[in-house]
Amino acid sequence: MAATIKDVAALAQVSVGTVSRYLNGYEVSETNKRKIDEAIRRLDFKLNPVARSLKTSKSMTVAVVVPALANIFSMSIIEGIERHLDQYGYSVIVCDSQSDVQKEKSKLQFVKDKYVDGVVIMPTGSDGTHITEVLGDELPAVLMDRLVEDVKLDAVLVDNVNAVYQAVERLITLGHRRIGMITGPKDIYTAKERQEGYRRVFVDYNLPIDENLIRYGDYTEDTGYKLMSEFMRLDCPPTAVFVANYEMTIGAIMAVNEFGIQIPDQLSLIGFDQLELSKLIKPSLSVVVQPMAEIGQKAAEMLYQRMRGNCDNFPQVIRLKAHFIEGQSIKRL
Amino acid sequence: MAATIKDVAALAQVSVGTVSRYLNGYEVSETNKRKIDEAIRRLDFKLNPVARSLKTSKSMTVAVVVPALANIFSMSIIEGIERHLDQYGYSVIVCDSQSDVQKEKSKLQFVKDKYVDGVVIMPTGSDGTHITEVLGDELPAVLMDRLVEDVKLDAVLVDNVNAVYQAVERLITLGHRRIGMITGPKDIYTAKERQEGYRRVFVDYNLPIDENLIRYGDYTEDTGYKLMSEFMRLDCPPTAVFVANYEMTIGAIMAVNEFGIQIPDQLSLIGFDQLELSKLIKPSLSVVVQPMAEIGQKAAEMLYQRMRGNCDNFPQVIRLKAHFIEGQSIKRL
DNA sequence: TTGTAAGCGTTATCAC
DNA sequence: GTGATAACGCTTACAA
Repeated sequence: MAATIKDVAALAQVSVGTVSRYLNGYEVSETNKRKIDEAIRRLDFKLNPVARSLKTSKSMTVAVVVPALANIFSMSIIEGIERHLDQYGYSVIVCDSQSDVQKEKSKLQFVKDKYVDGVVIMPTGSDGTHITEVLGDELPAVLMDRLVEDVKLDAVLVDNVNAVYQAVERLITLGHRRIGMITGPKDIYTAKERQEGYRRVFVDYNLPIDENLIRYGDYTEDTGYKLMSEFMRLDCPPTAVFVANYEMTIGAIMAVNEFGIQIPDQLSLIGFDQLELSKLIKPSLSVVVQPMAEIGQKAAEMLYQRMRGNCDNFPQVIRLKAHFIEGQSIKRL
Repeated sequence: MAATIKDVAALAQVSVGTVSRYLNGYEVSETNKRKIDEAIRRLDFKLNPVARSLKTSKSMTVAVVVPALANIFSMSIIEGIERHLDQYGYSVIVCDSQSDVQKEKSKLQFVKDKYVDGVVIMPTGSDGTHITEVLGDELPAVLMDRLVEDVKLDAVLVDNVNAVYQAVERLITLGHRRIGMITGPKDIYTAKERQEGYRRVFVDYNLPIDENLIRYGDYTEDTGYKLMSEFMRLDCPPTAVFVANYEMTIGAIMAVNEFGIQIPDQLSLIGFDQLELSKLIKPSLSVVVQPMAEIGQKAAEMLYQRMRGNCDNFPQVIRLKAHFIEGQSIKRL
């Protein structure tokens, strides 16, 4: 069996209280320090975090709940979180809500019941009452990527509006007017924001918006493919298309390839989220990229502050910049 | 404060023992069942897993340690693991070893000290003494993707040899002889296996192996780019190139694009691991794809069996098939 | 079946 | 500073 604090105390000939205090950084006499150190070494003693948790009600564990684990966006963020929290001794539990609000709720309940010290959520769905309902306001939590209704929590977001604005504006200055947009579900925050960026350019430039050129997908490769195909089949197809997330960008490119459309000669295209794509595809794709690692890092830092009891200006919303990177997939009309 | 089992016992007017037994599935009289259920409901009682862990020495948590979190391979596997273990009530802690053996060791120590019930490792480096050293043989562990020396553990692997064999053989039947290979570090298991597949074809077909056409990268995009560029600059460049992992495939494609090489007219190319690529790139890339989700699922299942104490034919090695998917990136010479 | 009580390995509150 | 000791919330003999 593993050695306990009692064994250490016995071997060092001090009380368990003294050992515990030493372990927790309180003052202990030099002599005892030495004796305890020696005993710990000889017994290869490791403090039992479970027992500690029982007393302190701190598990040194946080949970990250995302709509899907197997995509670059989630994982880059999780990597950022893990890396940041590692230094403080926290471990990170990952939960896949599978874009299902019910599942999200049960996962949240699950980790709460497991006594995690905090949770960071990339919420699925538009409404977040179930989040507050489960988490209460005891358990520190921070939202990322998306805001949801009826939730008062810290959040780390990306300035989608401006990033998209920039990209679409560029198309306009290149002379495009029929600009298609493949965006996400109407009830998802980021989709709304990205659409807002698109619309704002048109308004600012005094151009009419053709609602027929705004198509709503569900952020999957399939709908990206489908909606891009729809555009291609239009009597008067758009001269440029902006796709509002990564998976749909993939689908859209597949459609473009299948239709044999030449980019950028027959169609200007702007994608989302993966710089890699820009380098892989010929001609290089223009993309809006989000600072994924930074999202994770900021969310982790925020959560850490809250877990330490720092309640300064709650709820706080951090907005990170996304960037438009121009490749050779767009051209002047 | 949250209700405890004592509160439930008091309200239901039974002993804590009875409540505990009921909670753990032992027989309890119908009357008491009802009374306890009622009390649990009224108090919104949740069993405290920390206290339970302290008694049972089971944390219902497993750790997954990978060389990098933010890549498709790791993520897909982790998703598979999380999904599979979820049904049994386990949560999954993720750890990034950053391809650093020291870090891997300390992460392993960290999760062991946290009393996880099991760990699945995608080991970094070629030697695994530090793994056994830290884990001992108490803590169930399963390896995945790679085998390492001096470690006797269950493992879930992919049949790299045959998958690569198939791909390279196809090139040979198409008439190629000067087939370049961009492979991984000499000390990494999968790289060795993939190279073995390549060599075996040549041997089986009685063809000479040109060592100059086998280049060793380190599984990063950068070396994929660099090594492919080297091939392009050769006086007599290969007519076909096989790239042995995903990141290097990306790099290789970037180099090809940059050199303006026409695929497959000037060069036949086979990549690795991402079916997506095959659909995205024009002409569609031929690839060897691994069953990632299945790796995770199998690893999880194995670990679960071990955690339950099932020690049948330990150590067990499961080998999954990878598949060669032919696209339009290779042509008859 | 049920109640009682002794832990599990810590931390924290006392007196000293 | 230090030692004794009572929790923390649960599981599990043991007895009844």
